Amino acid sequence: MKKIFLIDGNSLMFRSYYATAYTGNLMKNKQGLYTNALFGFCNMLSKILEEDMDAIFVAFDAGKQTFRHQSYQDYKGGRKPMPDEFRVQIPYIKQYLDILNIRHEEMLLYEADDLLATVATLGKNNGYDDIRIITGDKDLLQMVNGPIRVFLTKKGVGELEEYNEENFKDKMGFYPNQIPDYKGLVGDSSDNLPGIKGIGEKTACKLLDDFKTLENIVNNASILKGKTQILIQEGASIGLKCKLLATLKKDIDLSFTLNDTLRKEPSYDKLVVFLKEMEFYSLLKRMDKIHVEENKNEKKDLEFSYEIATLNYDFTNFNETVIVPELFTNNEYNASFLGLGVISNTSYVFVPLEVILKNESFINLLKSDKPKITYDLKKLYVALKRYNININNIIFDGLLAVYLIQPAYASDDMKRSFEHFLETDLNYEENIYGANSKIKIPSIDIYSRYAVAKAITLFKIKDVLIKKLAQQNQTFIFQKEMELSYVLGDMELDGLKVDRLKLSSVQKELEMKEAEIATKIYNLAGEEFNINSVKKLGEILFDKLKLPSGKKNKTGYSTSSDVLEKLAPTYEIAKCILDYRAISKLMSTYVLGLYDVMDENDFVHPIYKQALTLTGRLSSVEPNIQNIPIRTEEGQVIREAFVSRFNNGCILSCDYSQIELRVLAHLSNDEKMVESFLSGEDFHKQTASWLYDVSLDNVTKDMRRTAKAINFGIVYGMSAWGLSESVGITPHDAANYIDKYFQTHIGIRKFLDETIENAKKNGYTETMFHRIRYIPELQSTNHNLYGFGERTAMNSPIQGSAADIIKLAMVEVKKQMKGMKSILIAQVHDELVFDVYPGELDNLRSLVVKVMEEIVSLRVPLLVGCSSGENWLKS
DNA sequence: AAGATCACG
DNA sequence: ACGTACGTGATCTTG
Repeated sequence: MKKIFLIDGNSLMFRSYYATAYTGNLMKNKQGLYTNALFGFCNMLSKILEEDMDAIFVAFDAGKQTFRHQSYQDYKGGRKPMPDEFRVQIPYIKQYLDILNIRHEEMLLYEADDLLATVATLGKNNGYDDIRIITGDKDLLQMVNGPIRVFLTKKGVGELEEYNEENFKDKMGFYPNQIPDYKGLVGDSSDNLPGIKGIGEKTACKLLDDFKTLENIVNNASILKGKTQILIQEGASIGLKCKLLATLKKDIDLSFTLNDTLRKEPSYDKLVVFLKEMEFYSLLKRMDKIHVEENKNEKKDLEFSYEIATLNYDFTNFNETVIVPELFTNNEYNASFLGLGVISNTSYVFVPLEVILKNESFINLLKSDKPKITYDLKKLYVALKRYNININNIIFDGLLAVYLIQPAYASDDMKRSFEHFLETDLNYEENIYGANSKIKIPSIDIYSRYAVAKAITLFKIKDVLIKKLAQQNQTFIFQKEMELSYVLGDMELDGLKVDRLKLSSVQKELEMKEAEIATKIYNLAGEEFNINSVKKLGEILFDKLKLPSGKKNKTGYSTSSDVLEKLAPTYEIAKCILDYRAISKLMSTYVLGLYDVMDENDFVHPIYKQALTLTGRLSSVEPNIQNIPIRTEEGQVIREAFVSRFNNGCILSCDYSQIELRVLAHLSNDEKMVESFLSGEDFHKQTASWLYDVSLDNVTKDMRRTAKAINFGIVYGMSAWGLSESVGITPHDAANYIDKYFQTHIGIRKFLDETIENAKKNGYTETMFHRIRYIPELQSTNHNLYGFGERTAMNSPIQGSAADIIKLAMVEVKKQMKGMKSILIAQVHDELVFDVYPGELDNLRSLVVKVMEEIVSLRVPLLVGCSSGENWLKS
């Protein structure tokens, strides 16, 4: 087998430029160079290069004038000029190819297509039996033939669609060599080829099927029926000319030979420099990984020596100490605790678990006030606490530092977090423990070295991060996040008590209902099938039963709830499927799923991710305690299974009322909004009265509903389309409501506009407490992506400030609960949940309300609502 | 491994 | 060249 890749440089770059949606990477690099097209191209090429091949070649367009212009001046006329942001990136692509030692060429008067067609032909005639053309340009499809296959980019450059001799006719409706004929008939607007007026896709395929070539069609025009005959006769000469223009030139005289395209080794050193300069860290990472794979045996580890601490190891001389927890798997509550990487000024050691437990001088070091530095404070705290060991005076957490400096950079994997700030020869975690199904604990000499290496790296970077935090005014929030880690750690350790009996009675109930509805669905469908299979379900509903199909998605018909809800009033089966989905969701996620994570005492121990969301919220896993059903009656039974651990105890829930809107009122200082919240009137009702120009008394339920949706929309960075979908009105009407809203709320409009403006200028948004989120999408020239950037810029300060506030409240609540036996058991974004010890309810409630309402002082009051009961539902 | 769907704020 | 409100996680099916 001889294999060559032929790559359409211009086309691929152009695609990547416009398809940055695929990567989201639109940032300029530090030198201010736009790198999005470059990134897409490099990314794709590096993927291609992971394959084996004998040769590879990249072609570019040479300039504006081609031989086609000489016969047809308007060739490609009407095209918008290349954006400058795109043009500047071209030389760098060529530099990249040079570094990779990949032959690339351009030729005056020819397009990249012609060069590729020529090289492909050359390859075919010289023994290549696997010739792959990669392009976004359908013109090249005419080359498909035997060993020559064409791969068209899909979804930007993220995916490739193969066209070969076997599948071509099915995909296109005619044969590859008929592409020029097809274009002669139909034309090609992107090349400004008119084709034959009046001939469309359908007619063209039919004609090509009957007559093979355009010439043949023209010659036999007289036997064609009706209008087609006239159209062909009138357009013949233009059509033939278009065909000629659409035909690629396959025999250009080249200034190089096939031998010049043979694959060579890249210049690795230069490649590293280039990728760093462009800030393509993910590519660097991938290269690194491959490099590691290739050089597994010779790869030298970090150069340092350390020892594995014994039971008698003496830690009394350790002062400021870096301590990095080493756990196998990520759930700190039940992961295997392997040990700690521990370094001080003078010593590098790994402390295995059994030594941690028994070495008194180490336990004393942990307990002492000597300052400690770590990465993932919560993990360290929980891991130790599980063995009843306390740690004191942790002064720095590298994970939280990175999270605050650049939330998108933070990762459980230290290398992933730090590689944005300094060069490290640290390993990625999967290189130590393996990835996916292959994860396992390696030998102690491997993980101990890794743990110590992390401690060394952390120590090196600490001051850089501290300085950066100070620069960004984040010292306060950093301190609070560290304090919060202990609060969250305790929540994880304490867990939530689940009523197993309740859960199993729910299970039985659901099992019955599920079977019942499934039978009904099978009857209505006339056959048994897997209701969970969207594919099968789509076929049954829309092909077999012929229900009116609306939305589609990538894979076929959409069967999502909004589609089914529209069908439900008319078609019983749609309603049944909605019911079935609701039940199977409850069953699999909330009943069976909960069993899976319950411990032997019927407690669940969710892990709170403190360094994950881009806005500053928490998230929770195993289980996700933040999405337990509440909105529907059927779902609410799950909440009844969350009960107090205390005899005669109860569950107390305290939640902020409309905290995000209040935060917006504060931040924007919008007169009407502030006034409304000060008045204490129902805010959605108030909004409705403004929106519809009616008095408060005359606001109907429907008006309030719409107003509420708009208020939500404001927080999300509303679009007319989005609002129309959520309220069920036309986008036009939605736009009118929005206009009206902003006429009344000038302050909000102004605030949102300024927020976007600042985000564009600074590159990030900021919350009340200086939590930062970078929004690279605002630098994008891609319309969609830019729009997304605008919306996140509007939303992040609101959602993020609300997150700041409840986090501060949690820290303070916990402090004031000292001495009580009640326990904070969950946080659900604007709600705190407590397991209340008998007799403490009143005290706790008033304490919590006071702290939550007063933790910050805004222009408008913060209101907290409370309820309590025997389980989470009744609370 | 990715996409679709649906649970929450 | 392209899809449509912000932020999440779990489960299931399919390529």
